[in-house]
Amino acid sequence: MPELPEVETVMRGLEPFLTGAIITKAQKNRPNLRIPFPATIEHDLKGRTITHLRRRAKYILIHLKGGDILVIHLGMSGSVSIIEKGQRYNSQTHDHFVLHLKSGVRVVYNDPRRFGMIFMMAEQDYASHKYFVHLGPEPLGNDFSAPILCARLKGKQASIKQALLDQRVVVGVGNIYACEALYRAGISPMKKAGSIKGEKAELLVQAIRDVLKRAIKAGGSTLKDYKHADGSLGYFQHQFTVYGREKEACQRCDCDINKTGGIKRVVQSGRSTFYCPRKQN
DNA sequence: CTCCTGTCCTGCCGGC
DNA sequence: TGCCGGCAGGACAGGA
Repeated sequence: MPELPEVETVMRGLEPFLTGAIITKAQKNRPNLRIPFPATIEHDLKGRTITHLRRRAKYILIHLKGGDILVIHLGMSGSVSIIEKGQRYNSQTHDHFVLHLKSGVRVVYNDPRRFGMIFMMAEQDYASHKYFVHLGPEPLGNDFSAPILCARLKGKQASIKQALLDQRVVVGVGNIYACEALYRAGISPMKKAGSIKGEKAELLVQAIRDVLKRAIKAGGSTLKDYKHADGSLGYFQHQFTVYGREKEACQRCDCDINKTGGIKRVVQSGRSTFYCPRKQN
């Protein structure tokens, strides 16, 4: 589920509880998610102090005093909940990992499909780590621009939709926001990635930034302190403009939906794409 | 290299 | 009511 805005919102929700916290106990409730938990993770986290959190792509990086990083990826169905001091913890199916903090707070990772990942690495290995070394630019950072995007798309025969899902091109964009950004930019998802240039590229960069920023803002304003009543962090009901709206009227079209059929759904490399054939070409 | 397919896993929804 | 197929927002490995 989670793309950049959701991961960012989860991270912001964790920050006030985790920054400066001391881990008294780390508890894995099964041997693996998509990859095995490190065999010694419980031992390695015990007693550690968290200095700060940050996000890279769709990964949450929890920096520990002493130079290690605890990495969390939410996969498709991962979520994190905060159990505050004194609150009863009603454990749920698929609660796979729990951090107990000296403050009395517990941080619970739940993931039904187990496509998520939790692992550790030394800070010095971050840049060369196999999950991070190939990542493209952060879409909301300074090193994401039309020229940079064009350079990464150059010569690509795959569709622009597929290219936007490729984390080597730009990070954080998943199936939903790829659809939303292409709609906003007026670009057909089927267009060859390598053909996106000039003004089109400028529009696309701006559209990606806009949809992501707006979603983060919506998360922040919808969730009080990023937290639901049940302690879960980060996700909220979000209205998308094209995603999941097959056969609905396109907001930018004033044509007759009975004639046009409205928003279309197609499948590109196994993933649903939603778009308006009249406003995207 | 690039591109495509298969794969991990559970939950949910619609159709019969 | 229950069963079954299809689908789900990620991202890897492996093969063409």
